[in-house]
Amino acid sequence: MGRAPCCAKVGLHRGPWTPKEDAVLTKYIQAHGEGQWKSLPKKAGLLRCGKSCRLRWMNYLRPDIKRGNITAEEDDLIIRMHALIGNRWSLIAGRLPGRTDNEIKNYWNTHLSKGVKAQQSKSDHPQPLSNNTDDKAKNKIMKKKKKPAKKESKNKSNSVDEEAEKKTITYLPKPIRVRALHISGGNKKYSKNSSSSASGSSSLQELLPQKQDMDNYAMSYEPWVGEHDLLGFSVEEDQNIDRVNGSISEENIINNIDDMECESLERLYEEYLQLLKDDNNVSGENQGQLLESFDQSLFL
DNA sequence: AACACTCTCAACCGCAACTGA
DNA sequence: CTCAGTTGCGGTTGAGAGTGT
Repeated sequence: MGRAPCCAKVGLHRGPWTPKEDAVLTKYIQAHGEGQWKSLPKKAGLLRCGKSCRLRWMNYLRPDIKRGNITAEEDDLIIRMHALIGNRWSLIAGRLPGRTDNEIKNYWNTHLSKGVKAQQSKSDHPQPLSNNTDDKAKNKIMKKKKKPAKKESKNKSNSVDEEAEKKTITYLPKPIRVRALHISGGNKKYSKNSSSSASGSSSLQELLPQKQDMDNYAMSYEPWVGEHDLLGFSVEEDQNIDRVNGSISEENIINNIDDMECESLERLYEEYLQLLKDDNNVSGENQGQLLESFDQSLFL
């Protein structure tokens, strides 16, 4: 694909994996365990680079990978978590057992980002009621949504109507209130301790902005008058803001994080999960109210 | 039927963090 | 402390498939 190889790959296979390669890799990892990716291909007899092997295992072959559609609950959780922590796909994936960061990233880019952006622009710049060009484009998008999934594992169990309904019961974050944590720079690496596996056993505390994040956050902070940032700070009330410079004190931000009631957030999250579990018994308006209350609770 | 366009997602990339000598 | 090798992450790409005309 477009770029030059990152390392010498002369003689190595590239592109889609064959069932045979999958079988070899799976067999090897089952026998020897994960890790040693660099030397794995040689030992396993694969003509692939270690990176490729790792990626294939992590995103596709792992036995705990969850196949199937992203559910409405997962969809909603992704949106909310993205609003909270930004493009930290591995962390988001950690909250969704069996889902991979790559899958969530793809899902966000293809399904959610447009919707959220549209929601934002709609609230920022209300559009005229009718616009032929826009309507045409929207119709096209809606029609595309009808497209059945490629893979059998991705088979839509729901009809078009159900798909539409799913969209209506997906409660988008309130972009005006939720300030996404902006991580400057393209590639960021976080503490290994904070990166969670897809087992879903990680703590919500891992989701909390870390010092490094807050460093970046403090650097990129913009006054947000009359609203609350992601930590629930009311900008007007927030004593961390240097009124003279109009900037936020990095030190104070960090202290604020240290002082956060992590346990109470964890409790809130558990309650949220419980709400989602009860979804079958709650529908439409009531569900919206419940989720709304969770949303509100994040900004107490 | 044929072509053009759009969407999806597996795979790739570069980079930064981690690790151990 | 330094440095080289390894690992993991997020951004990007493009082949393949679906849809519209």
